[in-house]
Amino acid sequence: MSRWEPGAEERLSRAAMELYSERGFDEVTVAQIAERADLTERTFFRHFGDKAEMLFGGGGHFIALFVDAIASAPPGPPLSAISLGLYAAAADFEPRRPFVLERQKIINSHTDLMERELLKLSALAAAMSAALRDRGVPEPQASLAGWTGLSVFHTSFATWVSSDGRSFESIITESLAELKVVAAG
Amino acid sequence: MSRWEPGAEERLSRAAMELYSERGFDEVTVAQIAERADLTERTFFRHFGDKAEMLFGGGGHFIALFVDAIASAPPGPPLSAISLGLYAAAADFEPRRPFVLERQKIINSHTDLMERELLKLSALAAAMSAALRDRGVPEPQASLAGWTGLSVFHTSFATWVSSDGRSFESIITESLAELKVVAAG
DNA sequence: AATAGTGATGTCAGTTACTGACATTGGAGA
DNA sequence: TCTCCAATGTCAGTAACTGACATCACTATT
Repeated sequence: MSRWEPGAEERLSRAAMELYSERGFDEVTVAQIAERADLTERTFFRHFGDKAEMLFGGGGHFIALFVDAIASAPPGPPLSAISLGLYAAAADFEPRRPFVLERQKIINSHTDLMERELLKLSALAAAMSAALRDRGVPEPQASLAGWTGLSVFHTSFATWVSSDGRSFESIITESLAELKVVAAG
Repeated sequence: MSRWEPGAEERLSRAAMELYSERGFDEVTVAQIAERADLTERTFFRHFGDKAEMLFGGGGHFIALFVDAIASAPPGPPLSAISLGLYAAAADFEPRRPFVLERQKIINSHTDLMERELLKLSALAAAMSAALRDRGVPEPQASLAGWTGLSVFHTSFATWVSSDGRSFESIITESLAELKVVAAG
């Protein structure tokens, strides 16, 4: 038996999600989160860089979904590789819908959190662009394609979140088709 | 003669830009900014919501450039209307290049500022989408087109900033052409 | 001309996110 | 048995931001 209950980070994460949901992000103090997790404020900041970070923990995994899909895509136009990334992400999100929705509700209710999310998304765009450059796509096509992929993801995600159970995959397919219509104009 | 020197906001803005450039954003306290402007910290927060806001002041004007251009564009595909917005913004930025570069150097050196900038940019995308919907463009085309316009702006802006005096307008033209290549694939 | 606002500022006290320095202690290994 | 370590605690401090109230040149009203 160790000195402290194990799973401190997990407990903090859970406590924070609960409190953010119950009272709203800025009505919750870090001290309250720590208390519910039976820890101190100082320990909170040892596990998370700031009050918002826990909501964005899986960022590395998320980006890897896209990058891996792009890297292992068969030769072809940039947008085809990116499409594979989009479908991979959709498959990853679909079974976690309830959690994703809860999390998004919290984020959308607070500007600071939306800012942070956009930073993560721009990191995604940059990562996609880099993955395309690795495949020999020249600039500025790589950047443009990365950001275009992000546009599709962002719009599709918004639709998926507010839709009543439509499959993420089908929304992606639709968005990609609409993109071609838009860009051709 | 009034009780206080006029132009408090202007003085605060100038003092902040100077100090951010000299020492870096997080080495500067609001107290120091206020002192250089011959005001108090409290007054700073009456003019600006937070330490970063002054760097994003002209946001309304910036968005209006796009929205007005889109609203007054001749009938045609969404991307044509957005292109007009892009050229309008380019014309607005070009003569202010030195200031824009200085500002961008500050922003790029600090994560919090980049987050804020992305929020403003996403507001731009949303505004463009709304302007398109007002012209009868249906969803999800409007959102997609708005975000695609943002992609072009963002990539072009990055190129313009790091280029050695290339005209913003010509960069936009190139990006739009590349976009068609990318999206057609 | 006296009076009564008003608006931009100052003053002050408080909350909270976040940080650095140092103390504590159960358990793992020498 | 001894020593070290990793995860936590304790404490003191900085700085962003907020609310409540005071000040006083200027302006409008009577």
